[in-house]
Amino acid sequence: MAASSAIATRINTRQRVDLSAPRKAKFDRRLADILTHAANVFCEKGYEGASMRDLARATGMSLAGLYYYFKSKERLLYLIQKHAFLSIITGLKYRLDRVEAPEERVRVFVLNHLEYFLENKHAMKVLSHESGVLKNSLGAEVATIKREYYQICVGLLDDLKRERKLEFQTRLAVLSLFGMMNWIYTWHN
Amino acid sequence: MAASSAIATRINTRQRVDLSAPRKAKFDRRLADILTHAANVFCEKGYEGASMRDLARATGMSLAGLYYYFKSKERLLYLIQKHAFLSIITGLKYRLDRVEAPEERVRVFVLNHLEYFLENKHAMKVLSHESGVLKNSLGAEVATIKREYYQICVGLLDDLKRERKLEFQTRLAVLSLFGMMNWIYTWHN
DNA sequence: TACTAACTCGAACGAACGTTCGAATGAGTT
DNA sequence: AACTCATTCGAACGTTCGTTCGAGTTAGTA
Repeated sequence: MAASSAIATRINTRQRVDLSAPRKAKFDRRLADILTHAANVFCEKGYEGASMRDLARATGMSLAGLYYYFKSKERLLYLIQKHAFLSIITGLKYRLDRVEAPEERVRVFVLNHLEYFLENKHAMKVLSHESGVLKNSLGAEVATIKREYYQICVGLLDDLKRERKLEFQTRLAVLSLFGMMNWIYTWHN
Repeated sequence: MAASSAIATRINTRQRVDLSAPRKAKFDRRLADILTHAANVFCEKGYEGASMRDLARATGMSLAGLYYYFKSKERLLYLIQKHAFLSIITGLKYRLDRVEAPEERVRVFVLNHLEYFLENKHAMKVLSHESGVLKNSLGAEVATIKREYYQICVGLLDDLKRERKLEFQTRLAVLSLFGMMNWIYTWHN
């Protein structure tokens, strides 16, 4: 037990530890590929409605093979949601870094959100439709990232409010904004 | 086979056929009670995530006992959705019958929708969150009722448009309206 | 009080579920 | 060629799922 090697640790926890860079890159690419296919399946059948055998069929892997990349179905959903949120936030920060004007920055926020939405409809549906499925620490971690995204939006609107000396409840405005943006996918038939 | 009685027919199809009025009323009350409890469970755990054993616990009945009132889990979801939609439409028609002015009629529509929403949050969430789960004839039947509700709204907006000589795309206006109304439950924390 | 039909349930069914395991394969290093 | 570790998979595990069945109980009717 005390002599457990790094690889043993990895096998038990499914945490990569000591792989060479190209190895790790390959692993990550494959995992990202699986996440995309899994998001499609979850989007179509729902998280609870989709079986691991559905995922195996969609990815072309064996049932057991999947478990080399994540240690449970629950953790797979966590990876999908975390990856999607972090992608949106990363893209957003990159774009915000080269825009100064408050109004333009709000525009950038909306544009970034909708663009990601249209390019990743499946993952986005999993984000909104399966929100609240994850419990305990996994759910809490996703909720934290989500809150960060939310807070960025609050900051942008507050900046605009200050510059233009506008009067509105920021919290309400943010909720309305998200409401409008997310209802677009209802129209997408 | 050819001699199968009405009761035999009923047992096989779970269709009530020849009960006296008070009997039938009691059956319907009990069923409505089950639908309410089931809507709560589906709301909390999702349709796929909720088990028949969860429903048995929530209703205080035995697992087998439930099947006296509906013949499958799928049909239970169908009954919930159908019942909810028909309730909204019935209430709406009743109210519309005593209002003439087009603008006031649109107001009545929104009021009726939100009121039902607030009084039946659980059933309403099942309606929106589990929309599209039902397949084939059951799904088609629910979709038809949903379309009727949608068409009533279209008619109301068209009337208003005509009276006020307004210019807007009715279809888009209806979708926006539903979007706004349904996002209220995102705010309800 | 006996009869009948509505109603309820414990116990079980086969199927499908998420997950694991040990063995086989593949690729990179010495 | 021999070795090592990353990667894959067939086959099975125990559990939970939706559903059924036959027997039991309750409540109106004659």
